[in-house]
Amino acid sequence: MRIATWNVNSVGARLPRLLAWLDNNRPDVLALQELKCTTADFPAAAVAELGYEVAAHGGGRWNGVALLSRVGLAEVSYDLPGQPGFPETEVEPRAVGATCGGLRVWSLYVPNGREPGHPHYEYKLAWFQALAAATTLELATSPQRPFALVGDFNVAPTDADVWDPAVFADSTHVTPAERAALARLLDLGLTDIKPRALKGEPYTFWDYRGGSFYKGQGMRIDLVYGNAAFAASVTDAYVDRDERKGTGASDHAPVVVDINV
DNA sequence: ATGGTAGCCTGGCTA
Repeated sequence: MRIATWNVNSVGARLPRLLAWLDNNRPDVLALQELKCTTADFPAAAVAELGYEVAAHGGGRWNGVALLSRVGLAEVSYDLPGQPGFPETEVEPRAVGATCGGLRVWSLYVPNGREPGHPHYEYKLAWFQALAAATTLELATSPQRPFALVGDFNVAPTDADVWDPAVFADSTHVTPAERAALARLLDLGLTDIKPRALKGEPYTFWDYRGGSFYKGQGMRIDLVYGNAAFAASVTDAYVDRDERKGTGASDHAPVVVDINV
């Protein structure tokens, strides 16, 4: 089975690239983030022509996540149990889970955090707490079933995952509290499935501004966290760095993982 | 080059 995750930064703007990428790479399951469209406006018919069922969860202008599958799509869950909102009462579409064939998977778009100390940063940390609680429940339900959290975590796990740690000092994505939130997920039994470094870079995201991509100024923030059954079945993992090239690219590249499931 | 780019929906927010 091939599973991939991709922050497309607007599924509408990315539709030609998305359809071509699906056709060329044929993932069994694709998790999308930053749809930037409503659930009703998701191009379900276009991906259905390629054989994919869809669980889309959109809100319109920002956020939005989806799971595409051609190996079944069951037990769909929208939002994490107890997912915090921003503001408090507004739960944003940032999580969708489903069972696809023998795999249980969640597509996640973790809040950015903006700046340490900002209310959005506290929201991000609270969001991770809900994610840990949800993961605990999922792992207890079916401990032996392959399980993975995939998506845009908006945290670089280590200093090796940012192009220049000095540039990010005192910024979000690298703070001890954010990395502790990732460590908590590892403590629950998940493994960071690290993609092969292509061109010497482990990155999955390059800012649009300032020619970051061509300068090698990226970050690895799109992650695949799998349980033991998932991690043991991995045969390959890589970043499709070429998808970041050219006009009309997302600022994130797809992360692809092949598993024996 | 006195912030840079892209995407949403129209001057500003978000990343």
